Amino acid sequence: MVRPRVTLRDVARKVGVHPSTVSRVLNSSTRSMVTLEMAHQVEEAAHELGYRPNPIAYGLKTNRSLTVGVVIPDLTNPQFPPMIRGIDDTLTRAGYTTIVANTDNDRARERVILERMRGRRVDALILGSTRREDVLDGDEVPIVLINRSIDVGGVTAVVSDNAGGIGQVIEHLVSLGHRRIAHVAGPRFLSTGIARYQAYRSTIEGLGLPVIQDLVEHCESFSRDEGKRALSLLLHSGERPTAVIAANDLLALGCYDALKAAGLGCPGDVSVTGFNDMSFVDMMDPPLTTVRISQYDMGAVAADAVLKRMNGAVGAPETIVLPSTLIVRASTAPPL
Amino acid sequence: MVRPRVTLRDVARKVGVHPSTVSRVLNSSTRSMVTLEMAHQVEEAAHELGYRPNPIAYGLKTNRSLTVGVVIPDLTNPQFPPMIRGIDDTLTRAGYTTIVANTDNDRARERVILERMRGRRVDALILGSTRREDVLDGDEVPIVLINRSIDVGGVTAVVSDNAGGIGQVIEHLVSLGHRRIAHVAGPRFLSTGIARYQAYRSTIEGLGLPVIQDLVEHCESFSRDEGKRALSLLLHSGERPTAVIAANDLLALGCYDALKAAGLGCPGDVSVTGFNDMSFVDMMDPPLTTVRISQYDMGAVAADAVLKRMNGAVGAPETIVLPSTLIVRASTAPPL
DNA sequence: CCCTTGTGTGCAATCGATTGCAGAATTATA
DNA sequence: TATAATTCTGCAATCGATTGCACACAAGGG
Repeated sequence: MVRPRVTLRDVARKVGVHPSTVSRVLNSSTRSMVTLEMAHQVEEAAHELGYRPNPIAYGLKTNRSLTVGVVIPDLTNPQFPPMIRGIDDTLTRAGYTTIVANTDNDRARERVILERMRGRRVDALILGSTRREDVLDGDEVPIVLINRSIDVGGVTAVVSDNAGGIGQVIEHLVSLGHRRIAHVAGPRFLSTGIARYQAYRSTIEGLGLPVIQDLVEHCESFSRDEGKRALSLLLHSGERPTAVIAANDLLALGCYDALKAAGLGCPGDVSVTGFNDMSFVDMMDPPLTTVRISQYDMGAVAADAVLKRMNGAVGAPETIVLPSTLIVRASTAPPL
Repeated sequence: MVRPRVTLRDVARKVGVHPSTVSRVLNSSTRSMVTLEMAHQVEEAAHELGYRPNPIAYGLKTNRSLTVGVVIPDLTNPQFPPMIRGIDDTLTRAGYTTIVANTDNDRARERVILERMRGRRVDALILGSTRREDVLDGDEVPIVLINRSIDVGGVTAVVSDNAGGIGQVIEHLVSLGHRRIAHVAGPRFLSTGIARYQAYRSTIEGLGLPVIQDLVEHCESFSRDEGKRALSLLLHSGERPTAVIAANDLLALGCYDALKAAGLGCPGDVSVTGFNDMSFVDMMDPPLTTVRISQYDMGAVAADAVLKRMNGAVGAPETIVLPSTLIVRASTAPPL
């Protein structure tokens, strides 16, 4: 049952023509160079023999791998799978294959991964793992950033509306009557962390509320543990906040842990909000008020951007901002 | 800054030898054919020039892609990312690249995906999407099944201890005092669904409890919606069960929905258990009692099996069963 | 009727590696 | 010392496609 691989040569032999002719028929851009009748014959033979082009041979000749590398921190973070699906679905439709790798937030590992990806001759890269200070020695292949951006160096990026999201959250909390609103901030070395932090500050200021340094704690990572640590700290210093804005859902879940540990209720004693609306936060105890961004769309848009560039479009790099919407659930309530 | 790709030829030219010699140096299996001194020279030159072997050229010649295809139902199902990580981590270590594709439980899509994977010339396949009646026309490349197995046709599979897990669940419930234990079963066309169902029946019988047909409802898919539908049905027919064993966590969450809709409490009115211990079920309301299986290990073991076969080992196909352990949380309690 | 123009196909080189075979250089054996 | 055995390296074919170029043949123009 081991069917020998059918090559271009086999098809050519069957029709009685030269392999190059078969190649031309099967390649849409060169099909016009061939008689219609010839094309039909070849196509039929190819179909009969079950010919499948060998992408490896194609790649060697054309120096393209029809492969795109996607680098993210960690696939098991529920934020990423939808993004990957968005990327993969659109790339697949365009004939590309997606290769995903996890950095685990480890710089060394990231370097190795990028080296491997370039070694694999990916035709483009989608990076979801960059830090603000990263500098990308582009040139080699098109690069598009997703979710996170970098400070300098024009690279196309697809991000969510961090400022808008945080703005809506604060508006919501203030309308509930909160005035002492804390912020469990994300890492300062990540664009998402800093963007949400800055949005927090400027919105609070804009509303004329006092910006109190004691109400902010920066985390070293977007993790449940860090969220717990941060809020625990905030609870034990100065006057207790009535609400806390976590820079993402994972941190918010850590805040739940901190409140539980402190014997406080949510939203009874402290309201909590997240960011991302990752799956199942609607089933948590309590269901989390958070900001929804379409991770899937983010992936799809990033993939489109990358496709455009691979097809030769070389417009100026742009930052595409996807809308975010507030999802109110049960983790927020008026202060006591 | 566009550095021209360095080829074997370039390295050879630099050292003043033939490309084949360079190839032999850089290939561990042929390095012994070359003088130590020569080897050093070549290695140094390769390093200096920043030579990276071209896997595409390698693949064309050796007919290997150093690529393994992984097929799963849906990446956004939290059960799979850890599995993928387990697979990817071990395959990466062995120099292989993982390509993941989602079937969305669509047979037609699955066929297309497999066709694409073979087209891509994957060196092996890891399938997590098979139905019981599937028959695999193997031969082409090594295949290992993960999580789900098939009824006939010896194919190596890595699965969790379904029977043991369900046994522990029932033991736990019975020790709490439950006797009317319902089962929201998984699809009968999936090995996991049928295995857990059979374990449920035989364990119940073994304990001398009556097996009541009204206490079982089969689902068409492992989804929250189906779980809700199934338990709603069970609640409205005959005497209400005091506990329900869902065939997996997603179904269990659907059971939560059903109970909420019926105005019943968990575990107050009905205890609920799941299977898989997917991420964050410990933070649900209530935290879910479930069966933990190491998805990561499952992936790692499957990857090892595939590596072994790719390296020529052709032992009889085996079914590797990974242990499962009961995790008791707050969704189970003694009946009223 | 010859020459230009154009169209469709074949030829052969090429992409970057691997590998069987041959031959040169070295060492061992008689 | 001549010969056989053993290393080591080079040569060239090969994997399966793509593509610039040459060429054959048909149609059109002078």
